[in-house]
Amino acid sequence: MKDDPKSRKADLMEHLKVSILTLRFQPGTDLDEALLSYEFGLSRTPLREVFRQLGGEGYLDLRTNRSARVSEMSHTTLRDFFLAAPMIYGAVLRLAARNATLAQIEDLKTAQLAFKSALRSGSAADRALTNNRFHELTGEMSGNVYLLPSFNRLLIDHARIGMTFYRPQTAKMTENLTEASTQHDAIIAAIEANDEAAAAQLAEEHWNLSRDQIELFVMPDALDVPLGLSPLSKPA
Amino acid sequence: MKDDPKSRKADLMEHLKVSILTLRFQPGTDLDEALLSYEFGLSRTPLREVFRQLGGEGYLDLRTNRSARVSEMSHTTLRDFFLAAPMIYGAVLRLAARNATLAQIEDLKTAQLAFKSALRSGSAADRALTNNRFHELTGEMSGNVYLLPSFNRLLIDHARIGMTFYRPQTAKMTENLTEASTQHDAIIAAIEANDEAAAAQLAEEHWNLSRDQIELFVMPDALDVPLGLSPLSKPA
DNA sequence: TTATTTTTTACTGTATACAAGTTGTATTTT
DNA sequence: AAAATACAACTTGTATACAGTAAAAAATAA
Repeated sequence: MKDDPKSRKADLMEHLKVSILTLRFQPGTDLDEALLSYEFGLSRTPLREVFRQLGGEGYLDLRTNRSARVSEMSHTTLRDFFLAAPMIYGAVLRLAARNATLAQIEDLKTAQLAFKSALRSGSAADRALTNNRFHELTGEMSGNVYLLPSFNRLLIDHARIGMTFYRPQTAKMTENLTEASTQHDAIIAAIEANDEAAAAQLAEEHWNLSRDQIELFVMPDALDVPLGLSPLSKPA
Repeated sequence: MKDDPKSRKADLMEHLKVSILTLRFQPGTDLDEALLSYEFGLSRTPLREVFRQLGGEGYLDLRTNRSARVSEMSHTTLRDFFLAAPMIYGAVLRLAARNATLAQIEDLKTAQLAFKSALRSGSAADRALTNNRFHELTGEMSGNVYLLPSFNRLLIDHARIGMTFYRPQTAKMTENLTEASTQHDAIIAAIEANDEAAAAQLAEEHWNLSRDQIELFVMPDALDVPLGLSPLSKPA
């Protein structure tokens, strides 16, 4: 078990990511450089480099001469989220079905087992993180460097939004989680069969389910149209 | 004319971006921390922070214990590019038509004037940069934080690919540049009229033109299939 | 000579010290 | 008492020095 600065830096990055994804660090929270550098046995120099990187990935908002802040989630971002997510994820899953390697498919199956386990006996954070891992893997499968930046940005807020409904409080919500797991299985099958159309279709259904789940929670008014699908599938 | 470290840092960032976009720094080039910090009067600490940020934005590839390197453009990335670009840019222009403010439209018109001027009398770099600016503004207009990461990543390579054909060498290529400018005008009109469908349509045409222009150039073994259109739009 | 090991050199990564800027508090002025 | 100013405490940003690591050069063995 080595404990060199490099691994402490990786620890810090992982800790921050998980804390943000699970809402342990709420959106808008200020981060204390001095405290974190003390806790992780790092000087401020590498710490600030980590901040920069997490800023670029969308976890943090950086402002000059002000402390780094966990990126916000306003009502507009939620709207933007469901505008972009079906489109990006549809394309990602399409490409995943096209390009996935056998090894990647095995990893995805493992991740899905972890997700199911978290649904049975895990905490809300476990569910959000294992679900996040599942989707991250589909991103890797797509292997398109131009889609991944947006996709990974989406996953951050997907996990954070998810944290609100991975604590099911009604029968309907529990049912939705089971349905999500079933969809994951179908996604794996579609990828394994190289069935791009099925994968894209499942992507749409999966995000519609997410939207329904959230509407049971935070969304007062429903979204008009599933924007973003048409530009892809329907050549004008 | 202030010359504090903060502005030198901004200068450095701008210089690196422009150098990379215009191929002054070729893809794969190693960056010399010592030299750059000397040239910009900065110590390595802020310099490395800039590197991290540019890494996150897709300008640089960062590898531990190795020098930062201008991000590569392989044949696969070109393929991925034309797979993702029409979709992302279609969505961006759609949203731009929906959300653009009057002030933003004015900025876009100004940018288009600069682009036209560069077409008449500018260098290839001027053309790539003014075109890049035009597209950046459409990204701002869309105002969707989840689309912008991929969109801006696309614009980096769009500028770099463009550098190869903003130096027209045949009548056909000059004609294509004029056509691109005409499309820009049409894009402005569509945005101004809040015509989402027209904007999305123009996005597709604009990227098809880019693809044609590139095929006149860097693709020796002309692409088998007009990749990026059919695979995504034709459900398997 | 060629292959392998050792030593040197150069560069990347980190820590600490210092400078600049921001925020909150106390004092002064009206 | 309220507002404005000045001061103090704290935080962020930068520079320099040092430690760790990889590549290159030199030296040794086959």
